[in-house]
Amino acid sequence: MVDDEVDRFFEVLADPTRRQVVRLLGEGPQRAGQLAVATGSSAPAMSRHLRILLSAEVITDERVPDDARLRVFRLRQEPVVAVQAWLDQVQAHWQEQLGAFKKHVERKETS
Amino acid sequence: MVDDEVDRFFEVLADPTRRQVVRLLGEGPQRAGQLAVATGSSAPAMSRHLRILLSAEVITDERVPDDARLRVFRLRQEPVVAVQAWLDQVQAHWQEQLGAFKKHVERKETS
DNA sequence: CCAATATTTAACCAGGGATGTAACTATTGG
DNA sequence: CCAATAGTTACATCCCTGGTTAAATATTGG
Repeated sequence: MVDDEVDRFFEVLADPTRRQVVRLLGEGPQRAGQLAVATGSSAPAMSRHLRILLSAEVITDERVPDDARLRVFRLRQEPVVAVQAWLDQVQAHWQEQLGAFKKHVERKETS
Repeated sequence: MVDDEVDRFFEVLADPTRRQVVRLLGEGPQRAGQLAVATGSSAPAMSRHLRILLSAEVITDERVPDDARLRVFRLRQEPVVAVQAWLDQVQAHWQEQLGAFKKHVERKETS
C-alpha cells in the first residue's frame, strides 16, 4: 500500500516549480529563500509550494538552530524510490519480452 | 533536451485515471473501450484522456485492420525511461553518499 | 526597544482542467 | 439501406490550483 505515496508524488510533481524544487533539493538541503530565488518565484508562492511538498511527504523541514528564522528543506528518498519501483513495474512486460528475446537468441546460438 | 519529455510526463500523469491507464497499458496494448470500463470512466472521458496521453507522446495508437472502428493504444517506453533517468539524477547525491560510506567501510575492513 | 530579515498567512482573482450530456462521424453487419 | 457499435467532439459547468498583494509572525542584531 505504498501506492499512496506514488499517487501524491505524481500529483504534486505536476507543477514545474515543484519539479525544480525537487531537482534542487536533490543536490542538497536548501533554505526557502534560496529556493525562491533559484526558481524565480515570490516568497509566498514558494512557501505554498513547500507546504504542499511537505504535506505530500516528499520533503522534510528543519529549523536552523543558530537562526530560527531560517528553515531548511530536505528531499526524502522514500517517495523517489517508490516511484522508481512503480515505473519498474510498468516496464515489467518489456523486461519479459527482453528476457524472451534473450532466450530466443541463446537458443539460436546454441543450435 | 529530453527534459521536455519528462515535463510532459509528469504534467499528464497528475491525473489518477491517466496513471491507471499507463499502468494498464504497461501490461499490454488495450482498446479505448476496454480502458474505459477498466477505469470506470465514461467513453468521452477516456477519449479525452487518451488524446492527452497521445499529445504528450506517452502512448501511441493504431487502428485495427479488421475493424477500423477499433483503436488500440500502446505505451511508449521512451518517456518511462526518461523519467527513470530523471529520478536517478535526483538520487545522485545519495548514491555519492552511499559510495563514500562504502569506501569508509572498506577502509575500516582493510585496516 | 527598534529596524531589518525570513517566512507564513489571508484574501482575492484569473485560467485550466475534468466531467457529464448530447450530438456527430465512421464503420460494420445483416 | 438500416441498426448497432466504437469512438470523438462540442458545450456548459464546476472546482481546484497558482499567482499577487498586503499584512502578520518570529527572530536576530544593534
